[in-house]
Amino acid sequence: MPKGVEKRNAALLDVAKELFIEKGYKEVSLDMVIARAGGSRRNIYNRFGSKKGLFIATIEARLDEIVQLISTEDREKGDPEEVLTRIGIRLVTGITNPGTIALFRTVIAEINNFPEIGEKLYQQGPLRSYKVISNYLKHLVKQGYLSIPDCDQAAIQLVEMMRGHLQIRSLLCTEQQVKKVEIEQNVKSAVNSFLKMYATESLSNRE
Amino acid sequence: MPKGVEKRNAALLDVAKELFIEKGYKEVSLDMVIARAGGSRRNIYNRFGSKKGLFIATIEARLDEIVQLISTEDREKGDPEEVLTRIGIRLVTGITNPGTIALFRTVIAEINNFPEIGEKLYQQGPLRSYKVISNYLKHLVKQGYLSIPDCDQAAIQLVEMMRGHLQIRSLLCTEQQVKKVEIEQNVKSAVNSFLKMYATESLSNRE
DNA sequence: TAATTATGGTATTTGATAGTACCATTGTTG
DNA sequence: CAACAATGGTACTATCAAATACCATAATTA
Repeated sequence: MPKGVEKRNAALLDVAKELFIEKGYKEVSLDMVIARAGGSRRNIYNRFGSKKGLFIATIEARLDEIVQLISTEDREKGDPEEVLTRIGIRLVTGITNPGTIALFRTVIAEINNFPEIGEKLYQQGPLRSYKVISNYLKHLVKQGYLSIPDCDQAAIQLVEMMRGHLQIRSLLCTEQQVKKVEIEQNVKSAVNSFLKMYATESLSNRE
Repeated sequence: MPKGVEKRNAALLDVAKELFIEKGYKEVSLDMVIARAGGSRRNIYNRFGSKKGLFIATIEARLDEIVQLISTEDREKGDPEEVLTRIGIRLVTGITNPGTIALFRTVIAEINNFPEIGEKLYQQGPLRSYKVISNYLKHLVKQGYLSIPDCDQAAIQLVEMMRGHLQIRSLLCTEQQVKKVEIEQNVKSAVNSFLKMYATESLSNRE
């Protein structure tokens, strides 16, 4: 094996990620990838079999990165309200991040050609975020802070309120960049409303 | 003018709608449109100037249809909980309708080529639905049924809870068809939670 | 060093499609 | 009926891109 194989292939994936996710599958030709990344067509076909293969590999690689970005520790410390707010801000910031939005757009655009990628993004994205919140809610219920009949359902409601309309707006509008304060305000308001619904006496009395 | 001009052009738009929205802009060639709709390339270029022109015209036509589908009377009658539930079910049913989902996908896919269409969809879709709910909430506040500090914010939260994760799941997953009961359950649960947050005594005592 | 393998780079093949040109035909209007 | 405008249909041009073939070269191994 030559020396810089891995480095070169990493560069290849990096360039492919940037191009595919920024411009979409059909807008990118292999010539563009090669022009930026170096290497040859031959190498791409040896490694990935086809343009489709390269695309799938890059999307999955990018997806992993984003999941890392959003993931949280299993058990955060602090006041429930603070913790929910903190998790929420990280979550919504990750979701509305331009790179994430671009990924969503590209996946949605190619859903008919690559349905399995859509499924994967759904599992690793939305479902995962619901799970994180749900787990924490269950913890809070056990601790007696909250009284929730159905934590899974409640988690979805909370996440959707936190996300607010920011995700769909980001997907549809290229102009309106999501601002940090918007995220914070949205999340705080959501957490606030949420606790109003489910807080037990022990929590609502603390102030 | 020939007799069936409008009829023929309507057929042309119908076919274009079906094809573009089902398959996306790039997947559809004018030959496919002509093969199904009849007529000629010449006519398309006379009417719409280009493939892009035809695309924009079809998307806008379809968008109008969907807005009709979702729109509600200004003032619905009945118990607030019932009314909110009824509006919500109609809303979410419209949003998760396969045709609507297909439109969203196509618009999102072409957002870089046609950003103005994305903006329009955002205005006519999400923003419009928030406005409908917000107006009704303000009415309820005036009537003394609810006590809400910020109706616009609250409307967004309610809509997002009602929509739940159904929209994003529909966008990402081709397999999982949204079921009627899912919608109903989601909306009812959302309305329920929402009223728990904002209902005044007069409403919460009625049961 | 020699043999082997993978790679870079380029040229070629193949296929698709947007847009234009042209002409015969159909429908419209005076 | 005659002149005119719009349409259908086909052929043509130009472009672009995926995939393959080929050869010289760089790296690997015996």
